[in-house]
Amino acid sequence: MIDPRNSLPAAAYELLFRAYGSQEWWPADSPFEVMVGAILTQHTSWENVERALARLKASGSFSCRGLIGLPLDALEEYLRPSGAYRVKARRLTAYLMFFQETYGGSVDSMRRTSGTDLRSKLLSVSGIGPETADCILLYAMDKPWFVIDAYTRRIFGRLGWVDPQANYEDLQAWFQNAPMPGGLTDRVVYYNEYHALVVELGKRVCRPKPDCAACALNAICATGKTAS
DNA sequence: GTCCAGGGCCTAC
DNA sequence: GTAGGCCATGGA
Repeated sequence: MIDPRNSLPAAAYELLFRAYGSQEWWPADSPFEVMVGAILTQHTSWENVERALARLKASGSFSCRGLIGLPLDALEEYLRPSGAYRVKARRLTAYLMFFQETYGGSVDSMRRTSGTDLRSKLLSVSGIGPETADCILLYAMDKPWFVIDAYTRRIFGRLGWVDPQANYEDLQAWFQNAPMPGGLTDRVVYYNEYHALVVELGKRVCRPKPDCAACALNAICATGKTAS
């Protein structure tokens, strides 16, 4: 892994931002919707998550207590378009129970918890792994935790900047320990935009087939391995 | 028909 | 500790 004090993350960010502009994530109407979406998007394209979210909203039960109160088979049916719906119904219920019991279903109450403490609590919930926890922390709680997803591993690994097999926290530290681009002072804003830009790039170059020629980072692909 | 998507859990070594 | 299977729909 390249020295974490390197300038590559900031350089990549600036190229991506110039290529794709502000993404203004997360695509949701409320922090609660962000939390639900973070669970539903596990190993699933966002388009399918949107279908499931629309069904949940149409049910009239789109609240913490409302969703907890749904029979499991009804919840499964609403989640069907997002795939793995039985698994996700259990995971969503487990998360909402945690949210209700620990924070009274209050986003504000949850937000008052420190990021480190909250992250460890989130990881203790069945079905919430590091990526889902960080999505909730960053996009629902406005806490500065960089999200590492499959695109991040694939793209930055393909560039030779990180070991794609590295564990989650090491990859996260690589981004979090690096300086921000000049002019940016808020890490929440920076990480928010960065992950969204990586997903936008990933959608373009990682599916259906890898195509490095279309990669917005091509300009620094050639020099990346020697940069510091 | 086949492959894979903005993961995480469980089981077998 | 880690590799592999499993969940499951919908689009390319």
